[in-house]
Amino acid sequence: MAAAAGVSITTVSDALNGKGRLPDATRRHVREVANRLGYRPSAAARTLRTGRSGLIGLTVTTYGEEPFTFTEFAYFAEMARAATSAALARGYALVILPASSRHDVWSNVALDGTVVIDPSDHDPVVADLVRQGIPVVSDGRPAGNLPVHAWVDNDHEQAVIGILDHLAAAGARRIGLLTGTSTDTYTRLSTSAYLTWCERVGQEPVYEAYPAHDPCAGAVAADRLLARPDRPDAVYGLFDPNGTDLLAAARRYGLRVPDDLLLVCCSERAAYATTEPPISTLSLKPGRIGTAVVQLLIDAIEGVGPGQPVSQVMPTDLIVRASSQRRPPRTTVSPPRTPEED
Amino acid sequence: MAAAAGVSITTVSDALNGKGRLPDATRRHVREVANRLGYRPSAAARTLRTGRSGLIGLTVTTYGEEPFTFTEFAYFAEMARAATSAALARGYALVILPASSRHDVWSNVALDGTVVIDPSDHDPVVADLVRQGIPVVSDGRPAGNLPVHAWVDNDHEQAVIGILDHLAAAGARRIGLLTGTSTDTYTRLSTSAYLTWCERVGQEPVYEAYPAHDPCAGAVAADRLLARPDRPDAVYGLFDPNGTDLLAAARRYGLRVPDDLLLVCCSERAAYATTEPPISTLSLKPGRIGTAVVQLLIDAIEGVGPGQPVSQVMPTDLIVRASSQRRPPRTTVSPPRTPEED
DNA sequence: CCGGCATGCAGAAACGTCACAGCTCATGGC
DNA sequence: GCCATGAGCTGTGACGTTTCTGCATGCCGG
Repeated sequence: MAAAAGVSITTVSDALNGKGRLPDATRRHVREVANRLGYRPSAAARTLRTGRSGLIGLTVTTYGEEPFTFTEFAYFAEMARAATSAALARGYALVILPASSRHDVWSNVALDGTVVIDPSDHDPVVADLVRQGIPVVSDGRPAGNLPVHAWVDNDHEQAVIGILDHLAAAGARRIGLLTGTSTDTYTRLSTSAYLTWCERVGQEPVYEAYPAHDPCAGAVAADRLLARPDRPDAVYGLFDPNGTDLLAAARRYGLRVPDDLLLVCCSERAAYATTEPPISTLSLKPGRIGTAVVQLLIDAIEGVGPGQPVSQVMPTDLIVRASSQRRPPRTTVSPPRTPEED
Repeated sequence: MAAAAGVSITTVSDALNGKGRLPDATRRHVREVANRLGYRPSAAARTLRTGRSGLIGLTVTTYGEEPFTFTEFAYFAEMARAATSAALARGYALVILPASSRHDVWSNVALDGTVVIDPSDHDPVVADLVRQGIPVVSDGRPAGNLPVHAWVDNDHEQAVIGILDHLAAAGARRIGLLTGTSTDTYTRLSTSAYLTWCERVGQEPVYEAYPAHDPCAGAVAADRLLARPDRPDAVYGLFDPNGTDLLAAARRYGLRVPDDLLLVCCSERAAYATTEPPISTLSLKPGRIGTAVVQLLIDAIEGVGPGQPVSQVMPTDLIVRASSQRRPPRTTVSPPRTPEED
């Protein structure tokens, strides 16, 4: 390449990177020759030399053997889309690397930093990354004392309080909760916010907990909740499938939604807009989270922003549909496919 | 590192890679020291030296400004999941790189090969990659004469014929088609298969075409199709949203599904299982495609398999639901969340 | 005519790895 | 006693960049 253009290697590098003291004529000439030869600087060599790969990891902590947790797939898909978008906009590419993947894959790719979704208590991979000085930003408060560089999470307490207030305003007298048995932060914060709210308004808590990763336990728990003697007249489900679970359980008990039972669940599923009746959902706005996480990560990589760990709490969106309104505002036919705005 | 273990650089390399002539004692010693120091061989240096990065690209040809096409999102999500899985199983990591992304991102990452989803006629990026000798495998027959190393696609003709036969068997007398105006292979093959079938059985073709990337045109086209004087009594929609579009249009014209109108559409949406009535869909089995594409790509990278271009045609799956059966087999309550197999 | 100073470029080192050739000892056969 | 053999290790590039230093050259003021 350098020979073809009749200049030195240094000049080629300078011309292509816009550095050094070169007259425009030389720069143009070098670029023109490079173009003609189809020459591309070697990414590997550049990475070796500069210590920057332009790659950031997207790590999913997996429970099963599959690389993605399907329970939160709609969340993950949207989050990954936004993260990819944000990374590309700043000149980085995203590599999907489940925490459970073979060790050799991890050590074979040079990462400038990584995003960790929902890190578990003492994830060995994350700890390893941090020890190597690679910036790590997590989606979700890091459990344990994982020393991540920054994290982004939703304001789960505020979200739960908002929903409970909304249900109470719609006429609910006794609000139940469908929650999980695991000790992750999301479940813990949400449940404790529920209990606090109950205490504040003087309602006896009514809840059922089940192992959230078990795809069948949810339906059983929903059934249990509606079978109780102190059956609630409104339920909030913390997990994505709870909406359909609760709807099915309500049908089995002959309960009409929303007349006999108000329903809200936390989910990104678009399908909840078209169930019978449409179910109100709490959106965690995964797109916003994904973008924020990547911005923080790249800031950390590039050394801009504060040297301190940053934590960013993002609001959620309560999408009110027929299932949580006693007097639904005339059921109009919704226009075909209104693109979801963000 | 070499100094810490009291051996030479070469010995470290050999010990860690299981090469050379070293007694087990030395190997163990080196590994132990490496472990203690938290030493990891530099991926960048290895890539530079060996010419292999262990990275493969997943390229989406985009139409709009966003990195993913939302119209086929369920397809893409599942395909990407399977592809990631397959790549990891063989020690490769996946990088998501929209064809439209900034040029500097493309040149900043060393790819051993790349998967292209639905390459457009003369994609400059793909052509560029091939010219550089990087293996490219495409999901979908490459349009034009893009010189990819291999491709995988569904058997679209067979799929259409299967659906039309199914609808005819269910009692349809005049089957309509909702198709696209673009010239991509999927649309072309499917439409011509429809026309051929019509000719064979002696039915006058009844179809409407619309620009598939326009999120609103579909509803209009569905309406147009059902407003025709020669209104079909069954419709197959080639695109993901057609199911709901057609269902809405049918309601507007007071047509009952499946009694007055049989419906099938091509989609991966799980939501079609719970519409009223549930809509029969043609699944392209994106998981299978993603896996196959990655296997072919890695084979090409590693030089196994034939040196010739390979083309692999995969079967589709017709999921028959109430919308395409005149006599639905008693509407049972489906069990809660049956995990999709495959 | 000479020192100072830009300008335009080239040389060389370094990044960390791997492949190859080679070097130094024992050991053993004859 | 000496060569052949092989085991166990080391030294030396080379991969293709970037970056730092430095060499010419030309121009200017004095």
